[in-house]
Amino acid sequence: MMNTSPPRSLRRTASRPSPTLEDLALAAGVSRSTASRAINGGDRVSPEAQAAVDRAVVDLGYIPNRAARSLVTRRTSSIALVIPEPDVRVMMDPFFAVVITGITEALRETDVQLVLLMSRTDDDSSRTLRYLRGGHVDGAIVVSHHEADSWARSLAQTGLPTIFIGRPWDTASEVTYVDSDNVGGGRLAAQHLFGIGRRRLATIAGPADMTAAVDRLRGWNEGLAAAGLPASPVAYGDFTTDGGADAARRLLADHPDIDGIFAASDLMALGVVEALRAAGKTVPGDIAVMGYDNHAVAETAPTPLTTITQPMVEMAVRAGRMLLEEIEAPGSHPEPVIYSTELVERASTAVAPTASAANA
Amino acid sequence: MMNTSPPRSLRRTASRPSPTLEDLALAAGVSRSTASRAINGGDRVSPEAQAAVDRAVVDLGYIPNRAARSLVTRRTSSIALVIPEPDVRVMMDPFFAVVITGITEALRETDVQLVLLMSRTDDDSSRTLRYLRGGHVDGAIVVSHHEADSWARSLAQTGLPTIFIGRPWDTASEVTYVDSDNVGGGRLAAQHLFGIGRRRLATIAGPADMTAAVDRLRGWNEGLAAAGLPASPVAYGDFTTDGGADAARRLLADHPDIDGIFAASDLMALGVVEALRAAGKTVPGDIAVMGYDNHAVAETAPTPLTTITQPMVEMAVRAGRMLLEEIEAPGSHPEPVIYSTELVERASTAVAPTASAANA
DNA sequence: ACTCAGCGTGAGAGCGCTCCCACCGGGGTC
DNA sequence: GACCCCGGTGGGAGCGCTCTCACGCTGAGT
Repeated sequence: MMNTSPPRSLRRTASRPSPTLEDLALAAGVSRSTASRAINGGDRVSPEAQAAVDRAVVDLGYIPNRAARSLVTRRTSSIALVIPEPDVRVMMDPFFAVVITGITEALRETDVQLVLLMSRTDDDSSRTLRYLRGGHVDGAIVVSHHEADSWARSLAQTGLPTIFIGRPWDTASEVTYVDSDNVGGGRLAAQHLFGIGRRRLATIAGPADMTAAVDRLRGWNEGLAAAGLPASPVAYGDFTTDGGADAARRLLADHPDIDGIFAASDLMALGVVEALRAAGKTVPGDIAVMGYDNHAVAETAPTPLTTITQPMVEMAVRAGRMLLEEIEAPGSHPEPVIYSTELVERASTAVAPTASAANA
Repeated sequence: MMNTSPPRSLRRTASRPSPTLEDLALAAGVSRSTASRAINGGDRVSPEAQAAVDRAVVDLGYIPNRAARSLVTRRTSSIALVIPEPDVRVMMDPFFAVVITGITEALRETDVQLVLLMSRTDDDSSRTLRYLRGGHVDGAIVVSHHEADSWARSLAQTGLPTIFIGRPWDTASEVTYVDSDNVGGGRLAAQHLFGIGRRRLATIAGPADMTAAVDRLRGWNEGLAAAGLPASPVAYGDFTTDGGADAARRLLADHPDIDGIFAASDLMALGVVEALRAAGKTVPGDIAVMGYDNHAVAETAPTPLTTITQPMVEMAVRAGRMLLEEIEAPGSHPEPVIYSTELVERASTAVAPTASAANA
C-alpha cells in the first residue's frame, strides 16, 4: 500500500540557540507584536520602535524562523520548478540551465526560494504531485513536455498557482503559460527558405505529442501556403541529431529533388546536414538547411546553422514574475504570454555555396 | 472513554482545509500521539492502531504539515545546492545539469528536497550565507569554484553539514569534498601523448585560482617527469573556446615545433584545434590535441577529441549521499572521496593523420 | 467641554506538529 | 505474593511566529 511517510528524514542539527522574536523584542525594549510588525516592514510602528528593532536585529543576528512563520501564514516563501522528464538526457539540454537562470533572476530580491522537483518515473510523478498538493510551496513553474496535460489538470484542481513554460496540451482549464511563438517561427522558416529561392521544400517536425513541435509545423504549413507553395513533405524526428539524420534520409529517398529542409530543432538540423553530406549533397549549395532554437551548437557547427531564436531567459524570468504575481494576488488568471521569435541567418542557408560546402 | 461509533467527520477529498493530525487521529480512533507515531514509522504502535491510521491516511488524503513538523524538530528536510558563480555562462555548462541530476538521484526515496541557491553577485553571496546560517536547510552541497575558500570557512563556522563538489582551496578546516583525480587525469594526458610518440609537448592550463586547473597541471608535469621529458611550455586559458584558441596561438608563436597539446578542458581544446588549423597545422597530423572533461562536444566536434573523463554523475550522487549521512550522524567528518579518471581516445590524437585532418 | 477616529501598542490565542511523561495493564523475576 | 519492567497509549506542553483584538493616547470634529 501507499507509504505515507516514514521517509527517512533528517535528524536534528546541532542547534546553537538562535535568538527568537521574543529575544529580539526584549533586546529592543518592545513587545513581541511590535517587533513582529517592525520585522515585516511594519505599517503601524513608530520610528523609534522601528529603529530599536532594527538595531536589535543586527546586534543579535536575528533571523526569523521560516517554519514558524510558515505555520501561521500558510505561506512557504518557496516555489517549485517541476521538471516532469523521465529522460535524464534532457537535463543535458542547455534549456534547463537557461530556465533555472531566468527563474532565479526573477526571484532575487524576493527571499523566495526555488525548490527543484524532478520526476523521472511515474512513481516520482505522483510523489511530486503529492508534494505540490501538500502546500509545501506557494506555487509552481512546470516545464511543459509530453505529459504536461495531466499535470495541468491535476494542478489546476489543487488551485496551486502554476505557470507553464511552453504551452501545455490542456489549455482548456485556464492554465497560464509563457511560450514563444512557435507558429510564427515555423512561418519564418518557410518565408526564409522561399525568400532565398528554394521551391522544393520539406520539413522535419518534432514529436507530435509536444505542442512546440506541432506549432512549428503548423507555422511552416501556413508559411508555405502564404507563399503560394503546396504542402511540403513532412518527416518526423525526435529532436535528436540521429533522429534528424534518419528523417533526412527518408526524405531524400522519397523526394530526391528537394532543395530546402527545415528541421524543427538545431540538433536535428545537425543530423540532417551530416546525412545530406553523406548522401553526396552539398549544404547549402544543393540543399539549404534550417534549424530551430539557436542552440549553442548552431553557431559552432562545421556549417553554422540558420535558425530561429527565442528569448528563453526572458521567458523564464517572465514566468517567475508571473508566478510571484499570481501568488500575491490569487484569482487573477493572467493571459498567456507569447514571445516572438526571430530568424538568425548563418551559412547553412547562404544563397551562394560556401567554402565549407565545397569540401564535400 | 470516547466512543468513535459513527464515522461522522469523514471529510472526503472535497473538504477545503487539509486534514490535520488531529483529524487523522479522530478518524483512526486513536490519540494524536499514536497517530504521530504511526505516521513516523512508529516504534511503539500496535498493528491494529497502525492499520487504522494507515487507512485513515488514505481516506483523508492526509499530508503532514512540514512547517509544523519542522518547527518542533528543527529540521527542514531540505538541503541546498549552492552555486557560487558570478558568471551566468557557467550555468550553461552541462556540468551543472549533471550535478543536479546526481543529487536528485541521491535524494529520491528520501522526501528531502533540493533548494537551489545561485549567487551571482557578492551581495547574493552574503544573502545566501545568511540563508544557510538561518537553519532553513539541513545541509548544503557547494559546487566549488574560485571563491570556494571563503565559503568553506564561513560554512565551517556555522556547523552546517556541507559537502563540496570539487576540492575547495581551504581544505585545512576539515571540509569534506568529492572530487575526481585531476592530478591523475593530467598524468594520463602526458602519458598518452608521450605514448603516441609526441615529444615536443605543451599544455594549456585553466585559471590558476581553480583547484581543478592547478591539479591537472600538476599531474601533467608529473607525467612528463615520469616519462623523462623536460617541463613543457604552459599557457593559461579560461576554460572557454576562445581562451583556448588564444593560448594556442601564443604557444605556437613561441614554440613553432610543438607536436602535442593538452588543453585542460574540451572547450579550450576545441579552440586549440581551430587556431591550429587556421595557422596551417593539421590535427592530429602535425599536432595531436587532447581535451579534458569528456564534454558532449568532444564527441561531436568535427575532429572528435581525445579527452579525460570523470564520473560526474556518480560524484554528485556520492556527494548527496555523504551529505545525508553527515546530517544523520553529525560530527563524523568523512574523508574526502576522489574518483579516478579515464582516458577516452578519439581522432584528435590518432597516431596516423585522419581524413578529417587531411582536408585542411 | 465631549466624542470619536485612528495610531501605536501589548496580551493572548493559536497554527500543526513532536516529544516528554505519566499511566495502565500483563508477564516476567525474586 | 510483591516487585518491576516494558510495550502501548493519551494528555499536555510547547516550537517561534502572526494576527486579532482591546487598550490608552492624541488631535480633530461638533
